[in-house]
Amino acid sequence: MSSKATIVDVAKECGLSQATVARVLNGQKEIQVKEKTRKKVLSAAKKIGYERNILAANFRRQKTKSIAISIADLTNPFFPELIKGIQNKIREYGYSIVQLNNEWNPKIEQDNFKYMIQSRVAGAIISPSHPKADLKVLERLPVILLTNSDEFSGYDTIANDSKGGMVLALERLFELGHRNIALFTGGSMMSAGSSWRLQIMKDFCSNRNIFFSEDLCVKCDMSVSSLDSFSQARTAMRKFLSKDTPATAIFASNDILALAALHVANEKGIKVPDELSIIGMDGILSGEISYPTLTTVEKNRLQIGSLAAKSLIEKIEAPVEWQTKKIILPCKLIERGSSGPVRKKK
Amino acid sequence: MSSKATIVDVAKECGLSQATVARVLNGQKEIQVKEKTRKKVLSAAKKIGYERNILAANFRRQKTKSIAISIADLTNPFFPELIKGIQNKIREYGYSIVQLNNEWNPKIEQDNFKYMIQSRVAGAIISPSHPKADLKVLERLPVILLTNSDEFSGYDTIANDSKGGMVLALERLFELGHRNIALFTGGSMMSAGSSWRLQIMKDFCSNRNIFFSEDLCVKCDMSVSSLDSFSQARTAMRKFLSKDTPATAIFASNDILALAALHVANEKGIKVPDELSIIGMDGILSGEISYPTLTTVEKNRLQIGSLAAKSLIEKIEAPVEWQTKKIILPCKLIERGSSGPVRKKK
DNA sequence: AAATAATATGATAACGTTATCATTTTATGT
DNA sequence: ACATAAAATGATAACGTTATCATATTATTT
Repeated sequence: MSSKATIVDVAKECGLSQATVARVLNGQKEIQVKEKTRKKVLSAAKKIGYERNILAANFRRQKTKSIAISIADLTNPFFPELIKGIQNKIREYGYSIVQLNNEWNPKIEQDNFKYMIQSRVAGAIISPSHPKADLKVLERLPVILLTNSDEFSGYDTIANDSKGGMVLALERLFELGHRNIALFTGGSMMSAGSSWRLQIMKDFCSNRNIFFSEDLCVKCDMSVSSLDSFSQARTAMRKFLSKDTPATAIFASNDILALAALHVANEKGIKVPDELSIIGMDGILSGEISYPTLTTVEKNRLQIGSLAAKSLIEKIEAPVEWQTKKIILPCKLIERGSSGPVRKKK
Repeated sequence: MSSKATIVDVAKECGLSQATVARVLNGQKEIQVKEKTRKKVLSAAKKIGYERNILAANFRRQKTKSIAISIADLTNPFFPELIKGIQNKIREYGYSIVQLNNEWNPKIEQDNFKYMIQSRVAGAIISPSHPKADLKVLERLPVILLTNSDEFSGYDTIANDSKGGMVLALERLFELGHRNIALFTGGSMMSAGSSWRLQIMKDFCSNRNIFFSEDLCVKCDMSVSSLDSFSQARTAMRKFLSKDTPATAIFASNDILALAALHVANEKGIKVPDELSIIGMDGILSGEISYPTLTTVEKNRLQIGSLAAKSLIEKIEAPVEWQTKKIILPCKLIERGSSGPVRKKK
């Protein structure tokens, strides 16, 4: 009974027309209704226990107040905070979140895109699982991409300035006297990603006239769960150490990799930061807890989430057209315990 | 055009009735339709670019294939894996996830419950923000609660056996020779929670005839973000140490607390586990990365998520009635680097 | 006070699917 | 081959809201 009362019943109850009742109850901007009748409707609705049928409303309008979030893997510590940022922002506007994970599987990702269209979400915030992700199904759907890859030229994007952040870390290491810096990088969302990182590294080293070779570059597959990539990265680190390279510092393209390196260093009795400096990227919780604590290039996920949500809602509710926006947020170097001046090599 | 084709258009295109077309296209169990006509429909649908309108279907059926997840805070490391477990399971059944966070705010939680009803989600998996959470709005909605509190007697619940897990840890510490064990506990979802923990502690100590006093019990507020509770717990740990209590071991009711204690111990030069053993609870990633690695009572979140989803879907699709189920999963003690035999006290 | 504008309310037709029932076609048993 | 059962298809009415347009009421202007 409670959940079966419709706006027609309310109309009967208060002797007003269905249309007027709808105007009061449909949650839109409060327009065109007298205070007196509003009250009449509201009390009648309450009396018979009317609950708005969102399904009917969505159907009639052919749109929802849901926004989809498409990511690869929620257990990647990067995402929960991001989603929290999104959530907090969209709540203000009455939207809700449909959470879609694809486990790095392009097939699932594509199915998710299709689902977004079919279920008429109002918009989507997407972290593409790979740089060539096929977004053409999404045609007319308002979308914000979480990337700074050049691959997605026609799209609104928002991301941290990873390149700038990386340079920040390298410059600091240089300042600290490091002249042999290794690069740990994950194939992650940008399999092309590792290549720009490598390029920056090369440029940086040649600009400062310091040594770099491909031997100083370690690749790990990040297209798996954080736990898996952590253990894979540990293996990579062990292998790296066994080659007895002259690195005095490691820059890792994310904190999981950095923490894996740190873990192996502790295991092998290598003193961090005295014998080896390590800088990561992201600013995840684990890095604040590790021993020593992890120096990192922080990306503010709450902020990204919040801005992405704001942009998206603006785009959704934009009256006519929309100017494509590309937002790039600066990273921040947070110096903690895992980095320091060069001393002597092991 | 592409997104405007309806099942009526498909019917026209292939010269069959609307009803038959619907039977082919509505994704239900493949019944009562000849292979030949099915193909005719499918190719016609493809030809005119028909996309199923889920909004219309949901409306007509007055139900959706969405399940809601209601939790306090996604950045609590406990939840992402849980949700992953849920996600993986429900994908098989064609359901999707509506993600609702309440930031420990009962008002928001209540709004979320209301939203679930209004938007006709098929069911919900709920981690109640507090033991007296008011679920009566949810009346007829299939729901699984993630708790083992006694407060929710009429509901299906699933959770790890926290009590058993705690005893596992205490027994192991006892075996290792510890006779002064401190309890770090968070007010978290169960403000009553701390009290049962205290009770178990008391019982355990009196059974074995070992010392316990309220001084050995430290409370921290967990009803905040992990980061905040981490720093709060560090403060609590510092205060605890300053009282110069005779504890040789700490059992913490979750890994964040344990890692905070560990962090302060490292900071103060207290050797773990030689001078102090620490055992946490949950099994979060950070505990595998910390130095030393954290001994913990693991809760298998993937499994809980998966089972919760399975139960929920069974309940949703159950033909008639449903027998209330309470699932309690055992915890597993994972011994890592932060626990060991008693040696000498500082 | 009449004429006009502005505002509030009413009547009603969609939206696109699925469920129900009726009808036709095909299979089965004698 | 006929009667009967079973399976496949067709016709059509909902589902509950919002949007559109028409009408009634109230406010504003001259």
